[in-house]
Amino acid sequence: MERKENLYGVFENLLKIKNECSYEIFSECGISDITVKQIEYLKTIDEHGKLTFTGLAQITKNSKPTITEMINKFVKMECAYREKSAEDGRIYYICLTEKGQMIARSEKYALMKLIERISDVLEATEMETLIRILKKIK
Amino acid sequence: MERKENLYGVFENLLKIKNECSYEIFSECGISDITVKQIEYLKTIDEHGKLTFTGLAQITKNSKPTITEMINKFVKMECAYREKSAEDGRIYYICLTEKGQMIARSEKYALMKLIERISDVLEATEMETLIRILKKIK
DNA sequence: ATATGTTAGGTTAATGCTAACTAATTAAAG
DNA sequence: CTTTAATTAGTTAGCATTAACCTAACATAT
Repeated sequence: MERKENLYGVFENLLKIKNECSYEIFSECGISDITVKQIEYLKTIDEHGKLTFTGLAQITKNSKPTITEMINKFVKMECAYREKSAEDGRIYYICLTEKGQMIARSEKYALMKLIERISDVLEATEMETLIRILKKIK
Repeated sequence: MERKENLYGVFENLLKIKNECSYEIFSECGISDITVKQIEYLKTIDEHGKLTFTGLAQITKNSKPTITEMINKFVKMECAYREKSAEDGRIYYICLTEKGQMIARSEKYALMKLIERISDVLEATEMETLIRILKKIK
């Protein structure tokens, strides 16, 4: 019982650190009032790479004007930009800026920062023990 | 280098499990389209215990009508209810239903579920090793 | 008289839509 | 092989809905 409480405590601490790392990433990007929806869009764009407006509309099941509006917002926020297709003059690809990528990947980067911090503190053998134990959880 | 990647993998897995637990909690409550703001309000109410409308307005720095409106929503969602003060007939306390508490504490409960799952799988000695190692992270 | 909560009647911003448009490309017909 | 017609990509204009706020005015209780 007490073991569980202790474990709860240490995990709570780890999650707190991870959240701080997340917060840092958003601060660095100078973005404070982004919405959950917008982060979702950025993730979708990031995952699919070069997407067209029509493509993003289909994936997110929205109309094309909705996508235009969203991308215009992202351009203003310096999170995305348009890249004209060389083959077809009607097509524009949606590309993420570094800032846009940071936000899209903020979860990943926060976890990476946490891992960095863990590996700074632990010995090699401890790292291995940790991995061995935690691999058991499915 | 490889150790870090492995550790990233196992933590990613743990977080995924925790997210599933979170999702389960919201599903059990039958609530799908709650907003981030609303969860924040529920957390504030939960943390402060019996709060009045004026009290919640002060804490959240909103006007009283805003609070009335929000609580009305919560009542419809079966997350909160009013409790009339016995001493002062003007005062109503804001109380959370079980559902409201579940949502306010969803993070905690999800973490608890995760710990439960961990302790199901690990031996006592492994639990202790895990705690000892993770306590080093500050 | 004053404090508590409610009602009425707003605002702003996010997120979505349809219809109509321009520009570019492709297909068809002469 | 042009020239025209149809199609496709993205944009603009204009509108609807909802969340989350507000002030002013109110009823009720102290």
